[in-house]
Formats: sequence, C-alpha cells, structure tokens
Amino acid sequence: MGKRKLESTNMINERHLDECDLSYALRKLGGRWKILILGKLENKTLRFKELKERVGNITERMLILQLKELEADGLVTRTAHPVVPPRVDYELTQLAIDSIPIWRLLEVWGAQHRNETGNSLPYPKEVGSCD
Amino acid sequence: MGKRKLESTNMINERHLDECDLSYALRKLGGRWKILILGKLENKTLRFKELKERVGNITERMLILQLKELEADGLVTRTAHPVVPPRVDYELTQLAIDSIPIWRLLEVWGAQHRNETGNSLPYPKEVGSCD
DNA sequence: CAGTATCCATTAAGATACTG
DNA sequence: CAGTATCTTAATGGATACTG
Repeated sequence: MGKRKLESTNMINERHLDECDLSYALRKLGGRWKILILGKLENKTLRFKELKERVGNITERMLILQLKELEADGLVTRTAHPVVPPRVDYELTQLAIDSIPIWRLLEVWGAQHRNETGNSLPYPKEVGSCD
Repeated sequence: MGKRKLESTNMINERHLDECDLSYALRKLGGRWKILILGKLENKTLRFKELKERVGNITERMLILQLKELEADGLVTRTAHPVVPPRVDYELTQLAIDSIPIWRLLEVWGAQHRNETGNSLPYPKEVGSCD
C-alpha cells in the first residue's frame, strides 16, 4: 500500500543487514509491541479483544499491524471462527515458542544491565512479569 | 537538543514498556546498527575509522550516534588518545561481553526461522559470519 | 467483535558539507 | 582522524471515526 523505494539506501541497507541472521532475528522480534504481544500469548490462546486488554495502551491499529506481521512471519496463527459476532483466536507457533528461552535470557540480561548502570526500577520485579 | 514531548502517548508508552526488562534490553540492542557494531568489537579494540570500514555502508553520523548511545548505555568504552591526528579506541564492556552468548542463540534462531519460513539465504553461511 | 481508513505526530536514517 | 552541523526522506506510532 505504501510507497516503496526499493532502491533507496535505506532499503539497500535493510536488505543487506537482513542477510545477517542476527539482525534478521532482531527485526522479527523488534518494534515496540511484538515481544509484549508474544509474551501475552505464552501458553494461552487469546482473542483480539483479550489481547488488547492485556497489552494495555496499544491502539487497535497498532495491535492489528503487529499481529499481521507476526502472522506473516510465522510467529502466530490466526483462527477466525465464522460466528456473529466475530471471534478470532491468536496463538503462538512452535517457532515462536522456541524463541521463548532466548527472551528469558535477554530479560535477565536487561535486569542485570539496569543494576549495573544505575537504571534500576524503583521497585523489585519478578522475572517474567511484565504487566 | 531536539524537542521532547514528555507527555505524548508515544513517550508514555515508551517509558511504560521500558519497565519491562525485556523491552528495555531490546531497546538497548535494537536499531539497525548496534548489534553489528558490537559484533565488530568482539575480542577487538577498534578505532573509529576501522569500525566504519568494517561496518560498511554506515554514515559517520549514524556510527557516531550509535556509539554515543552504546557508550551512554555502558556497552562500549571510548578512549581518546591526545595525539595529532586524533586516535579514539572503542571496546566492549563486560556487560556487552556478557550479552554475546545471547546474540549467538538469537542468531541460530534466526537461521532456523529462515529455513522454516522459506526465507532462506541463496547461499549457505556460517554461524557468526556477518560480513 | 474485529477490524479499516484517514490523517497527523514523532523518530530513525541518510546525504553532504564542514571543523578542531 | 574523528567527529559536527544542517537538511531531507523514510519509517513508525498514534488519534479518531467508521464498517462488516
């Protein structure tokens, strides 16, 4: 839908960096909301509205945009039930489930980073909690 | 320097998400260039120009912006030698070194993702290679 | 309920020229 | 060499109203 400048330096750099598996992986999980959405779906199937409530502060537009990308990237599955009112369920794919242990490590590293750089939270928090 | 709309929803969301150690960690390592820069500095001290040559295609402006952020975030150290012409060395901190095993896991996951989603590279590549 | 469509604001990234 | 400064473009994120 949007204009694509396939030959802009921006796009060239993006493609170049995506050849690196690591940059590629970071792009799939990056963005402001994706990891949070995936976290909400851990061990659970949720419908659109439930997801929106749990993520909190996300607009419907951003939620659907992120879900579409995650779906296209094979990280969530979308199941639409042909009922009225509509019901659509989202859940993690195995590929996404495989990435969970890595998030946990990153989370622990993030907490360590906070402590060592003095960016500590004003209150303690358990691993995995991310309201 | 730039205008800051501290109370925009954008900023509020950003702060909110940063309370999550995982989103926080992803923000520290995210962006187009950071992981690549950190990778170049693994086991090596490099000066500005060497870094620019190795990262390839990055502008001086972007490189210095990323380096400043990495320095402020305690991930690289900057050592300026008082000589003419100037010489500035960059190297990883222990905190950054601690994160390397996690990148490797993400990298492996990225490669797996490619295979399973049909986004495979047109040629094989070794782990850790990211020209 | 589960989205779309439209428009606007903010941030990230790049090109280029210049300086201590 | 190691940056700054300034300007432009591209991408992301948000508000709001509307629809099947």
